Amino acid sequence: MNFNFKDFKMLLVNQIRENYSGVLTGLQKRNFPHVETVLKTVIDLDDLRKHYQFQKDDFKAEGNSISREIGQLMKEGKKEVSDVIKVRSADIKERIKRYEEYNIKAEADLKALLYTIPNVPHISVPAGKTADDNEVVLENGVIPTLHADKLPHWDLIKKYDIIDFDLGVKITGAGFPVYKGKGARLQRALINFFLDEALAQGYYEIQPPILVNEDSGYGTGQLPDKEGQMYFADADKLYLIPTGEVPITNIYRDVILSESDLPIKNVGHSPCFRREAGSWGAHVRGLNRLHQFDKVEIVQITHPDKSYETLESMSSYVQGLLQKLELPYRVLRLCGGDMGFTSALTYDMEVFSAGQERWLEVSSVSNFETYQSNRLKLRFRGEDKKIQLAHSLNGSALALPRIVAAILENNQTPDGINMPKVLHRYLGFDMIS
RNA sequence: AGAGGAAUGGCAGAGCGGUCGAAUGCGGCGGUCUUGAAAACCGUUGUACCGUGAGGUACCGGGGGUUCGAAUCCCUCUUCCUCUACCA
Repeated sequence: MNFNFKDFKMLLVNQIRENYSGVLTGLQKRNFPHVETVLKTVIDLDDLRKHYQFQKDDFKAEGNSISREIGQLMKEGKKEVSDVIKVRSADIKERIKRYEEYNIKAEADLKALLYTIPNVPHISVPAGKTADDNEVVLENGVIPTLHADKLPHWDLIKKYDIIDFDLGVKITGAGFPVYKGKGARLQRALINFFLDEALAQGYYEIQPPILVNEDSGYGTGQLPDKEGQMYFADADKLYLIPTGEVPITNIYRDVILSESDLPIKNVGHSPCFRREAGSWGAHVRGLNRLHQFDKVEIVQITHPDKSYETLESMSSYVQGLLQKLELPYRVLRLCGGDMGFTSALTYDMEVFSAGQERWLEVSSVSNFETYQSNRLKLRFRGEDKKIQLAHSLNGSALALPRIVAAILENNQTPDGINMPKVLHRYLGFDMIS
């Protein structure tokens, strides 16, 4: 690692100390096991760490003073005296070394434990264990009534020869489809549409690297422990990004912004790679779950007072896209058990895909509060000159494959598949037939 | 990929074994002067941890070593520059 995580502010510890009951009930909402034991251990380890640091610093101060003394004596030519003092220095060095080791150990233990603690959910997050406990915030749009011989998208793409899974298997493996002809053009049209919409809303366009180093993985919270989800290029120790969030948010790792820079609004298109180990089954046919897919991601860095307001605006923005694409959707507030590790509050947007008669998640919009910025050391200098952690947020706007699936399924007719009006000028055609 | 050079505070750039957290310039902030502005002048200007405080400790790309003492010496990794080779 090049980035120095050693001195990252132990914000979590302070949060736990200052708001013990809040953190406790929050983590309980996530069904985080052995909460009380873990929190108590955190505080104990932190106390231990402080104790050792105090001892270590004390001995170091003494060592420094001896060195200064020797320097002075050497200058005066009193070599014999300095030789005597050097003996004392050797003893101090021994102590420094010992307490330094204790301190490093305590800090490493503490950090390892802190890395296992997920973000504390926002007060509005419902308790719950699984996706069934998510709260439906709203539903919008008309669910189309299709003819009896409607098809799911995995049949439609074969019928019109626009996306080829078998070819992907030949070239790479399962979950790496080849988009062809109007399928490829639909994909490209959607990417351009999403980017243009974001630009119109004041977002700044980024094209990030799609391989990232270990530091970046830690910064946004994919590491440690989620290695299994990411492809890893062993020869160079680089991870293929599971989402554009990783590189786009890591732009601000170890950065002190000024308050006037906020809010930062970035948008970027990137392919995303997910190993999805062990998550295959009948319900993930076709485009529903892939190893490689495209996504346009929006990321914001905001003042802590503004992040929830921003979350709502990002949610509305994503809903606006779905409305323009004429897709029926609903918005879920995720329950504690279904939320991502790093999030404080997450809205999922799901579209109804009428061919398979299922809701498909197409976007996830989250506020991470200071969880990521603490790891990233992403701070800003306020009007009052004080430095504090910023809040980070992101959302898919949008993930391509399921949008494609829903467009194909919902707009199918016996004569072909109608394209949403808003895409016509991007596509250069209005129907796939 | 081979050969050589380099990495210092927001930027530029000194320092190459002892009081250096670091000269100097620019920039930033505060002030004097001015009707206002510019110029000039004066002051100030990194981050984190420990400590109620005084204060202490750490950081000169990352890690390790030599030494009583390292920005300075050694090893190693990373990155950048120049030349050569190769290549979208």
